[in-house]
Amino acid sequence: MRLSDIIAAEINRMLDESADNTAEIQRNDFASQMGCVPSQINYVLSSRFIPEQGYTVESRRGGGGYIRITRVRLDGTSSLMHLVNAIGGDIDDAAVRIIIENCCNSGLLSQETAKLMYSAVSTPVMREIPPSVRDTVRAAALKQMLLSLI
Amino acid sequence: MRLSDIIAAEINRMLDESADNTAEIQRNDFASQMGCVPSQINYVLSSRFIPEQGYTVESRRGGGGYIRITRVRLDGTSSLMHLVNAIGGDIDDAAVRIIIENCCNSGLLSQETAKLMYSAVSTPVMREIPPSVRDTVRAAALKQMLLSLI
DNA sequence: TTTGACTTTGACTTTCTTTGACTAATGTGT
DNA sequence: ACACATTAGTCAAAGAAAGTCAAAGTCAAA
Repeated sequence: MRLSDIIAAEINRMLDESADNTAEIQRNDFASQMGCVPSQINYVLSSRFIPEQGYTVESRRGGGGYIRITRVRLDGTSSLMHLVNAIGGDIDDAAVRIIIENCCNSGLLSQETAKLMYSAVSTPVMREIPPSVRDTVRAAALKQMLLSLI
Repeated sequence: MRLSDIIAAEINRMLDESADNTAEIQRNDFASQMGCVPSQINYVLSSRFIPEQGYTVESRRGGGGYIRITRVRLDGTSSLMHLVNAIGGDIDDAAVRIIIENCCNSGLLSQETAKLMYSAVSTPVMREIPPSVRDTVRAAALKQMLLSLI
């Protein structure tokens, strides 16, 4: 097996094990763990962990530098479509929170967007709505917002 | 973790704890508290607490000298506050559209965020709500969303 | 067997951090 | 006024990572 593939597999393993789809390495350390030259790490990152594949890479040089790989968006549009289709005609506050949180963790939504969406359908906003239709309105609003992103 | 980041975090903690977004330190004292040379304080200030990041730094030498760091309110924040206060208890679809459009034009909201917000409170979503409270719910949702951006 | 895409390597560059010697400004006592 | 103590500022060197690039190697398909 190719060295590059072994390195890529290791990074993916780290991503799988992380709670937040993020892996942080120090290039020189990681390279010596993998038994390769440091610049090979760059090669692997730039050939395999690219935005088109659903990854983002940030880094910093200098003392205490690092490389952080984040896995995002497993095909955005169709995920959102799936999600919208999966939401029924009614949904309560707790379920919304869970759904939005999941989207956030999987990189489908940014933290900011997630916060915005949740604030639009949280219970305080729904106070004036008759309890019998609250969850219906909530579901409609949520779906509409998700669709606006496609 | 980097020494610089620790120092920056401490300054931000002081800013958080202050009532007026201001932290005042004495360079030499602070440096020895942080376990670094005094000039590192200057480095941290000039690399992280810059106007572009929303901070201002003033200082004075000599006996009783000091360094004062002030965190300035983001531009958008006060505008959003004003806007939220200006929105009454009820608002109709047309008015929402105008408000959001204005925010978009003035750069307060991105196109994407604007679309998302409007889709959350547009009339189709409100279908199930008794007409008498629709505008109330709309106003509450809009205000809540705007506040989430602050 | 030649070719071209993909890999591997290492020399060189750039960026960020840490440190300390030296400088500048301000306050205080005579 | 002057001297001295007390601060903070500047700058450059050394150190610690990460980035770039091109040469050399590998391997499978034409």
